[in-house]
Amino acid sequence: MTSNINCNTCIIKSSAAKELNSEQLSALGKNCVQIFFKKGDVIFKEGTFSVNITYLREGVVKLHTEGKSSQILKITKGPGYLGIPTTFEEKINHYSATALEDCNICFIHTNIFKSFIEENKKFAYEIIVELCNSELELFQKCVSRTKNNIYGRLSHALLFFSEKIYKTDNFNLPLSREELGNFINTTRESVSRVLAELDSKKIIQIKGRQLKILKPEALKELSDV
Amino acid sequence: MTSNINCNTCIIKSSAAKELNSEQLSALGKNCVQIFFKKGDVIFKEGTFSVNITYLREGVVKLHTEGKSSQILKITKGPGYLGIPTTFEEKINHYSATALEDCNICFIHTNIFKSFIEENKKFAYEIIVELCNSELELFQKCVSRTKNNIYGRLSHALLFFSEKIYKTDNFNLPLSREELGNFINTTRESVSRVLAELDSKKIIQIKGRQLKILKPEALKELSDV
DNA sequence: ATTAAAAAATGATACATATCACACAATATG
DNA sequence: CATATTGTGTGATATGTATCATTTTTTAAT
Repeated sequence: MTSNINCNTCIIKSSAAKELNSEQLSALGKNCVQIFFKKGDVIFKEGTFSVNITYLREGVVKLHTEGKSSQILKITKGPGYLGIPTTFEEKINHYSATALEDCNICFIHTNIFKSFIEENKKFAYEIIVELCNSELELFQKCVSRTKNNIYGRLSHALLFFSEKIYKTDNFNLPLSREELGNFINTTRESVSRVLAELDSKKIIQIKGRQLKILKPEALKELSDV
Repeated sequence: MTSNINCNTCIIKSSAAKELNSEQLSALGKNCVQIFFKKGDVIFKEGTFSVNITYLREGVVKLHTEGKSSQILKITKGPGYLGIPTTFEEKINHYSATALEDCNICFIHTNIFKSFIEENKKFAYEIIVELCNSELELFQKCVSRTKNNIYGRLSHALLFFSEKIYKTDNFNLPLSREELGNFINTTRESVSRVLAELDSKKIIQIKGRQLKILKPEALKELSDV
């Protein structure tokens, strides 16, 4: 399902788009379509040519590499941009994006995005802020991925879903055991085992993908070394 | 050793600074000092308050976390910016920087840097390009750090030094065994062992820090899975 | 030079985690 | 509904790498 949109009246603008004047917003609306993706849908694929900046209005998306040793690089909840780095200068997507929950995504022509950067200082400024934050986040992730053991990494991931994505301690995991493994760099078997152990210790309660976090403090302790 | 500089005549400007007009370059010169760092000197330290954007004119720098499980996040050769993400919005350095070779570094007031972004679209544009590239690089690193084994990661690191930093296959390693371990996420013992084995297989020749790469193809093969 | 201190090499062992194998459950497909 | 397909749990085993212990080499200090 795709629909044209009116960016002037949009209430989930990015910090950058908030800096655009009404004329620019109209131009944006003409160079932008909103597309709905169902949970599980592929949004864009590693290796393909990219001509749009994608703005995740609402929903949850994973950015990941393909292949047998597929790796989940980032899971992000809207609103926010997906993969500016990939689209901006180079034109090939360096990773894939898949919807983990139903999503509404705006596809913005790279050209108009670039023209805003060149026309509007404040817009550019906000994009820079966004990129800086996202790079710092990546550094964090890079560090935590390698200095925690599986218990720590999995605990961290569960807290991430609970606190950052679903904002509740009782939710359905958006990933299979195998995908969880790809997210925290381990195998599906190890994920199963650790989940089972956390369950038996009454730190969590897990049944299939249904997760209830009983002792968030215990997870917190496991996850920070 | 610190000296004022004339940015108008500087010949190792960043792509961004190339977009500045002569008036802006004069302003830059007044808000900027160049400082020389000897090999081993600390440039800035994790946790400290940062008020400058740092531009590495020449030399080699490592960005790293502190503490017993210190981790080297990135090794970079000038010219190029160091740690814009840290300095830009937030004001606390998220990691430390140390010179691996003698360096000349410009310390630029964050304020003038920001004002250029707001005054000069092309400057902002180039900074965005820079940030995008650096984020993509980080993604790469994140992936390769976790899907290669120690042989692969070390081979990759050796090729990195040879190809990207020193541009020769015969050079002195800028890192101790322990630091190499921090760079590729392993222990000093494992680094020793793998270096010894690569040496015994005549893929490299290592004596102390003196490294000669005999079979770069063999390293290449080991490093890409 | 002589000694002290730090860095590196190397062997033995321990341990976390991957891999393999299979049973079982859940979900899709005709 | 039966059957295939995919996902999951769990035990047994293998393996890479960390850790510990000791020796050797290199570097720095007196």
